[in-house]
Amino acid sequence: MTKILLYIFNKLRAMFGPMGWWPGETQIEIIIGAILTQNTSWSNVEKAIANLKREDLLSVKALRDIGIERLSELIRPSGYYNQKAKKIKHFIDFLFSTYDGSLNKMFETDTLLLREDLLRINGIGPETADSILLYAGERAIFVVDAYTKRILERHNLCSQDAGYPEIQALFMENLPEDAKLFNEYHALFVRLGKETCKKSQPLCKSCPLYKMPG
DNA sequence: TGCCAGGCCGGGT
DNA sequence: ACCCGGCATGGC
Repeated sequence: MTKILLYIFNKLRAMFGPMGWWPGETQIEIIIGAILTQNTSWSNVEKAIANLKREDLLSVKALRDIGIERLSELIRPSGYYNQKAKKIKHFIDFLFSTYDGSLNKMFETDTLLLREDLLRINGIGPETADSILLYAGERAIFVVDAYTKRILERHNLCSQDAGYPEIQALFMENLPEDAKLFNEYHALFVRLGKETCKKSQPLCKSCPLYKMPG
């Protein structure tokens, strides 16, 4: 399995080049982006992020002090805006109650312990927690998303009913523990999923993974 | 026009 | 332990 996973990575890397992800300039921006993109296209998230940036709200303190009504209005373009405003507040509450509002302190915590803590926050599930750990914290945690599952499924690398932990283990037990590698790998999956492995369009020859060894 | 997008929660079986 | 409805905007 290690061999095929590395084959896929090299193939995608050769096709798309280095991704240099995540589109976010600061840790807090990445974290907010991870929440806002839940079941939502990134283009909508960008509008919401732009609103927050324009109002100078992309800081831990500003997000603590803003009223939830105004917050939800600003993130409206990202959809589910009432839910997501609560989720952002829940994360900020956690950050202040546990780490005195310091992301640096938060990221000093052992990776797996922090993951458990993040998962206890209402509104943060496995993908969001792992995105925070990988992209904001640069931890070697593999992020599984809808693209990942669809691509694996389409190439018969996982079963239809495979769950999050199973798919995550597939990568983490068969690849070197390397945050940069996991970062690039996931980013390449997103790129592929958007461009040539869309849901509406079944497997085609133009897919770089159309032919695989073994 | 209807369908879909980088999930997650809560209530019901 | 699963299953399902709800949440909501913008792009094609």
